[in-house]
Amino acid sequence: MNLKELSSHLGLSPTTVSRALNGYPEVSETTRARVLEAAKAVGYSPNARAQGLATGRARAIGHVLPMSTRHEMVNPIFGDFILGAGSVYSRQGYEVVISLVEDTGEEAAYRAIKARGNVDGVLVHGPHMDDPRIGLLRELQMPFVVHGRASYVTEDYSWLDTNNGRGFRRATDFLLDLGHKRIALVNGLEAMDFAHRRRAGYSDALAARGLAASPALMRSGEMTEIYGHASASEMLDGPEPPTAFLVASMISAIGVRRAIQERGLTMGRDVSVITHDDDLSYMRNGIDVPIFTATRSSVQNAGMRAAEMLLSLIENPGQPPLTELFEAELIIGSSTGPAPS
Amino acid sequence: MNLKELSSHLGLSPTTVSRALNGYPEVSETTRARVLEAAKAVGYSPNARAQGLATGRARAIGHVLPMSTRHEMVNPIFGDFILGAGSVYSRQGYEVVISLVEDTGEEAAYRAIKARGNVDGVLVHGPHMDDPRIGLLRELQMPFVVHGRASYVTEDYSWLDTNNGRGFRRATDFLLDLGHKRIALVNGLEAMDFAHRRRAGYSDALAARGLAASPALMRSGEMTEIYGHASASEMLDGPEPPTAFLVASMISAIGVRRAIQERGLTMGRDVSVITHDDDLSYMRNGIDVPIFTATRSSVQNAGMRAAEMLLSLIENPGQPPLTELFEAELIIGSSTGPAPS
DNA sequence: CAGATTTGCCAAAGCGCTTTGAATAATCCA
DNA sequence: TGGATTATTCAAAGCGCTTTGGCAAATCTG
Repeated sequence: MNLKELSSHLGLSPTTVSRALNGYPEVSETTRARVLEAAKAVGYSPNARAQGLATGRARAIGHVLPMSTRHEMVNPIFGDFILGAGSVYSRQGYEVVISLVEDTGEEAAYRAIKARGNVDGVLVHGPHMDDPRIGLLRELQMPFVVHGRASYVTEDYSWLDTNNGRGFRRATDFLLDLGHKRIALVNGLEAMDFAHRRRAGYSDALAARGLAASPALMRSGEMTEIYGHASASEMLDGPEPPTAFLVASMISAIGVRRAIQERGLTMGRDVSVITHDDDLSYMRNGIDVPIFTATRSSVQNAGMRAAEMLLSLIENPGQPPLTELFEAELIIGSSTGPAPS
Repeated sequence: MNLKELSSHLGLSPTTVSRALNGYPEVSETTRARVLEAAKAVGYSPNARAQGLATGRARAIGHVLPMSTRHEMVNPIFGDFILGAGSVYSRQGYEVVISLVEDTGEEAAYRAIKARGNVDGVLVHGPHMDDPRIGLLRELQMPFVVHGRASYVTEDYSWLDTNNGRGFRRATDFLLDLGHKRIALVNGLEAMDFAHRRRAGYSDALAARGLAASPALMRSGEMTEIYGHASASEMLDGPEPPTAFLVASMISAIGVRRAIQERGLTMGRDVSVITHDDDLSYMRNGIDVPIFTATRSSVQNAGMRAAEMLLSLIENPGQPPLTELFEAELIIGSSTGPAPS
């Protein structure tokens, strides 16, 4: 059933039916009611392509996932982010289009997205420190919001980020206050901006107490369980094992915990662990009592807020860039304790 | 830059340019080369909406995620599934549209998806035993593939599933062979078809040895870490604690492990654990040596294969339904051992 | 070499919607 | 009551593409 059929069925012109459905005032309330009822009765929904072609608006948001051929994984936080964002989109009648884009030819991919015209804006995931996508999207005049920031990009752009630097600085301070001296950092991929900021927070806290960050106690990699386990195992078996770990994600922290336990050590007594906790729905950090001491920031909330920002940018063009910084709370669990003497 | 502009720029008609770009034979190879080159030079990509409107094809696949208001989570395996499926789609020039659909009014949502016409087919996630979506999509004549099956649906439809029944039966047999008698099942939500089949496999194996499945040793719920921990804690603290657990996912198995360790028990010696392992990219079950004994079936492969099936269905209409059953391999890790005497 | 094919291109219609501009009917005000 | 408003409705154009049906020019036939 299309507009023409519906309108002839009603004995009206397509014009009138279209206006009735879209809430324009140039149609009497009685006909509007009649149209709405008939539309519901026959299950009419406008064809999105035709509507998009006519209005120039797609009512869809693009989420572009960089798919490195090297790293055959999708970020585990993506599911929760999209759940948050999606709940906002669907409330406003938008859909989500996901594009997997190879790192090579990224520029062409974004240009094509613009030209294809099936999204009104894009949400940029996983920004690097000098991310070329930001300049590109600006040039293309495509509304966008970055989840995270790009430290080396000086132009203005819209972003939503967690204060990763401060979070990791506070977490490091907390461990230092407990008397820990050899604190290991099991970081995310340091090509990513968030990981870079976390490392800076960690180093700054150490430096403030006259300690230097030792390369032997720092790792960078994709935040898998295996990676957490391998990194912690290596360091624990090393010459100067750390007494505490600062870990980039719950998933890696579980690997770290496994390494600790395999060695007959007890987490929270022999070795302390603080992790960042994205509050993933399938991996909550305890119910009442947190399992891990953690810097917590809900990625689902981030998704919701980022989506709201992007929709606002789309629906009010010409608006200056929007930015928002979430503070991570430091929650105390049982994975930390005083440094063993 | 649109077709008209490109064609006038080339001194050709839109017809010829369109044909040149789409590989039709009614255009000389010299002009075709000229057109392709110019298109690349100016970065021309056809407008997807207009193309879709003209051809009646959207070149996009819908993935519909049921979003229960009760369960505020997205399935943790979704990310990997979409990664597998997406790699196939993008190779063939398709995009992914994700719709979050509330349980209530699911039928209207699917009808709208059909009417909106922005996808050529849909991939159905998380089928229930008597899933109404299957009949609905058939009726709507919308190509679809179900990831999983719906036991109570008798019509023919396309699906791709893992042999969950056999997998769990074999896993249970393995534990029985090790002398375990009190084997607990920490299952997924039993409204889901896959969980239902797993339970059947488990019960059948017990029954074959003259054992009855005891409700005290069975749990059903969303596969979070917390759920695994809570279920195992309860049962281990119960009057007749199990000596082995059969768990629905790695994530829940990690919770089970935590419960075991909290009680000073050793996994693989005091208590055995077998889990289903979806081979998630961020949560691999060990590198060389598996951590958990597991029934393994890669969800990323499932995504790839399901996508191929769906595209085949779309591109060759009138084809009979396609089905495919993956066998789960049983891999032996160090989380299982003989029943303690 | 005349007629029949084939080759290479184009004009125009159509996909399903929105929106501009115009027309008619209803209502108002002096 | 009659001209001016206002309230409703409609016809037609246009969004950017594909595709049908022609039409010349070039190439084949016998």
